[in-house]
Parts: sequence; structure tokens; C-alpha cells
Amino acid sequence: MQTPTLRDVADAAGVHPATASRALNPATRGLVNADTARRVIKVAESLGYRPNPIARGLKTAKSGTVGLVIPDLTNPLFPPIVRGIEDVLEPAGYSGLIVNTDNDPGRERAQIEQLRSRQVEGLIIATALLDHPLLAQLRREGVLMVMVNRRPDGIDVPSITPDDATGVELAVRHLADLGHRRIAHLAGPLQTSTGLVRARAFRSAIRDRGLDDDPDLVEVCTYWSEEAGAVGLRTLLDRGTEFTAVVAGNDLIALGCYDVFAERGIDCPSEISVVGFNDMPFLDKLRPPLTTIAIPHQQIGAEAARLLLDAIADPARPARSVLLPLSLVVRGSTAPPR
Amino acid sequence: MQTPTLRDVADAAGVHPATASRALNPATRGLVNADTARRVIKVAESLGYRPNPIARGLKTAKSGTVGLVIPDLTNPLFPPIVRGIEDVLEPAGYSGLIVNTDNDPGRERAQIEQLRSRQVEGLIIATALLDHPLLAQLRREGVLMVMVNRRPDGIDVPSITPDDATGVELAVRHLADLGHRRIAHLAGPLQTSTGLVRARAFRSAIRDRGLDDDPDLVEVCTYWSEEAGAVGLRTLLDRGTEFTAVVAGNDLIALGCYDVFAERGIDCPSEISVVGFNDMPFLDKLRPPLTTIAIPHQQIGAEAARLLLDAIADPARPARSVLLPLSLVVRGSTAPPR
DNA sequence: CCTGTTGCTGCAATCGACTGCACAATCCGC
DNA sequence: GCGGATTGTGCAGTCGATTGCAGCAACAGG
Repeated sequence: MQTPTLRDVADAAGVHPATASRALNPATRGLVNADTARRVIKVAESLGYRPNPIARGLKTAKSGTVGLVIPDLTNPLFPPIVRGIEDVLEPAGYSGLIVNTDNDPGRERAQIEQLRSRQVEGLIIATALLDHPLLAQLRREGVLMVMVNRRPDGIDVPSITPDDATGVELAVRHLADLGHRRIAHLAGPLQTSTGLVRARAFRSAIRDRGLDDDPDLVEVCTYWSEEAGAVGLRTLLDRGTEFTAVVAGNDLIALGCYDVFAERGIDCPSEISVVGFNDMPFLDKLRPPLTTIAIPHQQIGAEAARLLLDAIADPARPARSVLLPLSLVVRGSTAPPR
Repeated sequence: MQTPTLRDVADAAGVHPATASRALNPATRGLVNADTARRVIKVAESLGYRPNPIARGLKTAKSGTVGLVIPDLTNPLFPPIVRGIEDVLEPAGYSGLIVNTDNDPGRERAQIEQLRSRQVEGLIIATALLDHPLLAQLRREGVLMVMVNRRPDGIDVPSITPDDATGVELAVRHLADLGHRRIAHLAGPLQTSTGLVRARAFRSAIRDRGLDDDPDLVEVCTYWSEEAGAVGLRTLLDRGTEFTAVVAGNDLIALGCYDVFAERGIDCPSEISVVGFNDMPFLDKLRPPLTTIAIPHQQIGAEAARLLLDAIADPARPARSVLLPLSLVVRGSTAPPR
């Protein structure tokens, strides 16, 4: 015995399938006699009827799914975001289809094509790479989208981004409060919007507080990686510029600093303080535990999902964008300068 | 202009939709004149035709989706598994629908119900909790399933599990080779199959190598957590039994040991060596970097997906189960005893 | 020249739910 | 007691692709 269909319910309740359909759908229930509706609903329950979303989707052109485009689920940044998204999607009767692009533009195109052919109702895009032409094209074709972690410039797409500027400000203020005057910045790649925003915010935070604003104190890393962070710090150190603290572009870069500290016998935090960015898991297990800026990843995901659901409900609504506040997590890698 | 439908392709190629359908489907292509087929395929390409999986699913009763039931995506254990699954699913034209159960049986039931109503063709289950009644019921109802990380006893369901026993054996051998004779074990909860299997494997590995087999050297932790690990190690220490090395049930438990070392001023590895289990990310950043047993999570996922696809292709095939080999990753937390 | 194959294509029904329209029943006021 | 409004329900077509069956043409064999 298979899952019962609408027909079965209708037969059992002694009504026409059309009537059963209307009775079961809250939006059209008003068209049906209240008694009949009740009866149909009861029968449906007793039979364990579950509407077949595939059949429904065919007629209504809605699939109840949205696509999540991320670079790599394995990157600890994304699971909390995805979790936040799912937590909002699920109660709304939607599910997410995840694709990993590995930051490969070709793959990205293909995957998005896949998602579209699966009739997703919208896209949540968390990849930085996405080239504008594709984005603009999707926009033109009326594909609903929400961007995560990245502000699309020039294109009118809703986005959720952490308030990086304030985050950096928080880090700088913390170090300044501890008494640091010469603070260095290991920036992430400036091609990424995050890298750029944080680097700019760093300069202005330094100026605002009247600290030493020396271009030599900023070094740009080629990737958001540990190795790149290590290379960056070495360059900074070898340059001979004095500094007592480092604001790293993200936690991985900060981790690279740890490697250099070990390598050169530098003590953290007594000789150099470090602040990371992201609050990845297990940072508290490091020696010393890393002080960092926490990003509410799960909230970001949840907010993104909400925005997308809004857009699905009313595609005409203008693109809204959200900036989520960050917080400083003080641990052991920061201390007053000697 | 919308996505072209099969009709559009057929019209453009001057054939009947039925013929177009057959030409496009590799399985039925043989029924169509080779020239016609070629022409249809060409037209389809030039129009950018993509079959609508929803419509197809309605007729064929296949959705091209499978359900992934996991406790919590945020747990670093799962992203690589999911990634491995997706990597196999995608080229096969399938997608995975992820649900998080948070180890709540009620949620688990509801979520699985959700997945079934979405017409998933099979389930990959990675939760430990899943109570047998539900499992057995699903089995009876003909739902295709594959279990990950857990061997279903008594029920005939394919499963993919890491070869825990050999893993433990590897850890013990490594310590024995370093010269340790009195090795302790901080076991995970024995209600979990993993906890039990590892604990048993520990005893037998110890015996096999003729090391000191003292019941006092084994302590069972109440959870797979850092806190529980710390509690476990304290109990072990306070008991006064001598030992120079610890095999932890998993990495989190090992992390708990680190906390106790800091607390009591014990030096690792010179006073006590520790081996973890799982090889979570960033373990190499700890002080000292944790020696551990690496589990091929991604492969586990990939293998699970393959098994499920096999089952979908031929549901009659008997349940096959796979045991995946583990490997020892030697880092800084193990050294010869003093 | 007729019958019987073989090979290809078209017709139409089907999957399950939704929905515009028509029709029936009921009720109201005059 | 009749016309007209108001519910409530049924009919049938639709979404897009698949598939059993029928039909048609070409061709071989007798």
C-alpha cells in the first residue's frame, strides 16, 4: 500500500478531489463548507495523507527548495551559516540544496545551472568569486538571490554582511586600551571585498584614535591562509618597523603568526599581541588562546534565509541589506605592551 | 522567455514531443532514427533545454534526491562526510537534502517524515540515536537506507564504518613502540557503538602486546566532550594508578586532557603522552600538536553515497557493508616515557 | 502483386495536485 | 412564488515529461 493520494482522501471523504484540495489548502479553505472541510481534514489525517510536493510543484511552479552556493562546506566558516539557513528554511517548508564550487568559476556556473534546472526558487550565494557577468545575468533573468558575506557593488541584490568595519574598530580599540601605539595589520587579499573593507577600516580606526599611522605597518597577504599569514608577518618583522600588536585579517592569518612566533622565539602576548577575526572553533584551545572578533555566522545564515523567503513571497519588494554586529572575544593573545 | 520545455524542442526539431523525449533519453535513444536523434539533441542544445526534474519525477516516481540525516552540521565531524556524499551524488545527477536532528528523537522522526514526503529515494543516516523501532519500520516500508559510522545490529542495512578496532590497535602499537607499558584509556560512553568498540579493541590490543592489563587504567567518560574528558582524566589521576600514556576515545576527550595538564602542571608529552581519535581540523595548532588517529571522513561519505546509489539502482541487491581503514598521524603529543 | 516484418514515429493517457468555470442548491426580498 | 444573489461542489484542463500501443512506411520474401 502506497502513500495515499489526494484522490484517496477525496474518495474516503465522499467528495471530489477538487473539493478535497481546497479543503486541505488553508488559502482556499474558505471556499468550502466548514463541515466538509473538517471532515476532509480528518480523513486526510487518519489516512496519513501528505501532499506530494513534486506534483504540487509541477502545477504551481514552486519547488519548495532554494540553492545554497558555497565554496566548500569543509571550510569551518560555512557549517554554522548553513545551519542557520536550514533552521529558518525548514519551518517554512523549504529545503536547501547545497553545492560546493571550490571557488572554480566554471564549476560555479555549472552548479548554478544545475540548481536552476532543479527549479530552485532562489539562491543564497556565499562565494566571493562569483563574477559579475553571471550575477548580472541571473539578476536579469529574474532569479531571486541573496548574497552572504559580500556586498555586491553596482548590482541591486540583497545581502547580509558582518559589520567588518566596526569589528576592526573593536579590535583596534581593545589594543589601544591596553596601551598599544604601534599596531600592525596583516590584511587579507584586497581583491576580496572583506579584505578591502577591513584594511580600510583599520586605517581609519588607527587615525580616529590618533595612533601611529604608518603605511609600513600594513602588509597584504596573498591568501586567507595560514601560510600567507606567516609570510606576511615575516615580511613585517624583516622590514624592521617596530610594532607591539597585530590585527590579523582573519583567524587563519593569525594562526600563521603563531607559527612565526614559534619559529623566531617571540613570546605572545608579552612581546607581540595578536587579534584574529572570525572566531573559528577551537581557538580557545591554542596556546595562547586567540583573542578574536566573533562573527554571528548562524545568525547570518538565518537572516539570509529570511531575506530570501521574503523575496519569494514578494519579488517586487526592494532589495534590503543587513549589516550584522560583531563582538570582541578577549582571550590570551592580547596583553599590554612591555 | 521562460526555460524551453520538451514541447519547444520538439516543435523546433519538427518532431513529436514523444520522439524528442526518446531521443534525449540515452536509454530509449535506440528506438529513434539516429539522424532524428542527432537533430533533436542539437536543437535541444541550441535552445539550452534542461529537462524539468519535477515533471520527470512526477511520472517516474523518482525525485533525484536523497536525504542526509545528521545530528548537527556544526559538529566538525560532519562537513567532510557531507562533502564526500555530495561529491558522489552530484555527478550521478542526485542531490542531498540535509536535516539536522540535534539528537532529538522527536525531531528525527519528524524530519525523516519530511524527507519522505519530499519523495527522497533513499536515506543516509549518520545519527547514533536513531531508535530501532523507527529504523525497523523504515526498513519494512521499503525505504532504502545506508548507515554511516554505526553498525545496525540485527537489522539488515548497509553501513559504512571506520575500522575503529584497527585504529585503536594502531594507537596502542605506536605507544608501545615508544616504550610505554602502562597505557590508560579514556573511553567514550559505552552506550554508543563507537565507544564500546573502541574500549573493547583497547583491551584486546593491550593484551595482544602483553602490556599491563589493569582495569583501573580504563575510565569511561559520560560524553564525547572536553569537559567529560577532563573529568575522566582527573579521576584516573586521583586514583593513583601509574600510567605514562593515554589513548583518548576521541579528540575532544583528548582536549579535555590538555586542560587538566595545564591545571596540574603536567607536561605533555614528557610526563604523559596522549593520542586522540578523529583528526579534527586544527589539531596541529595545539601545543603540543595532538597525535591522533585520522578517519577518512570524506571517503566515508563518498562510500555511503555510492552504496545508496547502488541500492537505488538495484534494490534487491543484498546489503553490503564497508569497513574503512584508519591511519595514525604522529604529532607532538606522544614521546617515549621518562 | 500481396502478405509479413521491421523500424520509426505519433497519439493519447498518465503521474498528483491545482484552479477557472459552470452548474446546482439554497436563500433572500419583493 | 419568482427572479436574482450567494454559496458550495464538480468537471475538466493544466503543468512537463514519460511510455504503452497503434499506425505507417519501406522492404523482403513468396
